[in-house]
Amino acid sequence: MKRTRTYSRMTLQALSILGNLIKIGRIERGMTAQDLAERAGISRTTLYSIEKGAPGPEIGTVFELAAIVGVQLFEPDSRNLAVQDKRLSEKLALLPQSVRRPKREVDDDF
Amino acid sequence: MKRTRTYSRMTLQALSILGNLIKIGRIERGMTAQDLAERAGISRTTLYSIEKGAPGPEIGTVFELAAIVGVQLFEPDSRNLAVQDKRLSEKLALLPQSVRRPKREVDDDF
DNA sequence: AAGGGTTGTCTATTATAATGAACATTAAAG
DNA sequence: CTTTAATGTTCATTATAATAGACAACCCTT
Repeated sequence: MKRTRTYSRMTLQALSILGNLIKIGRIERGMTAQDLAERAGISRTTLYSIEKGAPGPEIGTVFELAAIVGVQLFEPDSRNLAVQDKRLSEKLALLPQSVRRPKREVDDDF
Repeated sequence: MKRTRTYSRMTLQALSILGNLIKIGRIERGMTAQDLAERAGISRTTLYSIEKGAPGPEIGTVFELAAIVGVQLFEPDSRNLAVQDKRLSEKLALLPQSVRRPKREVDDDF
């Protein structure tokens, strides 16, 4: 069956932003689309659609492009990514391992 | 031909962080994996691999999950995403429309 | 400690993204 | 203003992600 997905405005804007950041980073570094695509091991066609902010491309590919052209994700200083990652893992360990969904209304409205 | 991709440590860390942020957000909101998957219109299997930080899933799906569980992307206040997006488009318009790769050495080292 | 919901994980099948090729258009640079 | 590299864009084909289903292990609650 044909998949039909919808994306919130927020998601579409975030995609557009990231695509633009990558394109800007590429141009500022004097790389052609072909240059960057080869460097990342993808086709120029895929890079094109990523720079356009398409929702379909693989997140790993997009993040790799960001890394190559120097777009910072989550941290101003990307040397701290490991630190943040560890912090999050620790935080996660403190949370319940599984979420219990209440059978009926628990204290819903009215 | 079989595709073989490599990802930098930075990329893998960013993926892990985002997966953890989504999982933490989900748990803190008391949603089961099934809840969140349905809400986003994806399978629990896919959500699972996203929370694990896999590079393959579609970026639009991952961003949508982030939006649902309240993970902020790029902006502390996501109401400003549109503003940032516009700013980037304007910045992009000021850059050269195409990058010219020099034929030979231009002024390389030594 | 038991019962059942939740999660971790694997596996076919199906839907779709990635690719390379192609071509028109554009714009950088001589 | 001419040249030609770079970009925008579309289109089959191929590789792969998404899915549903299944099952065990786990944890929560009673």
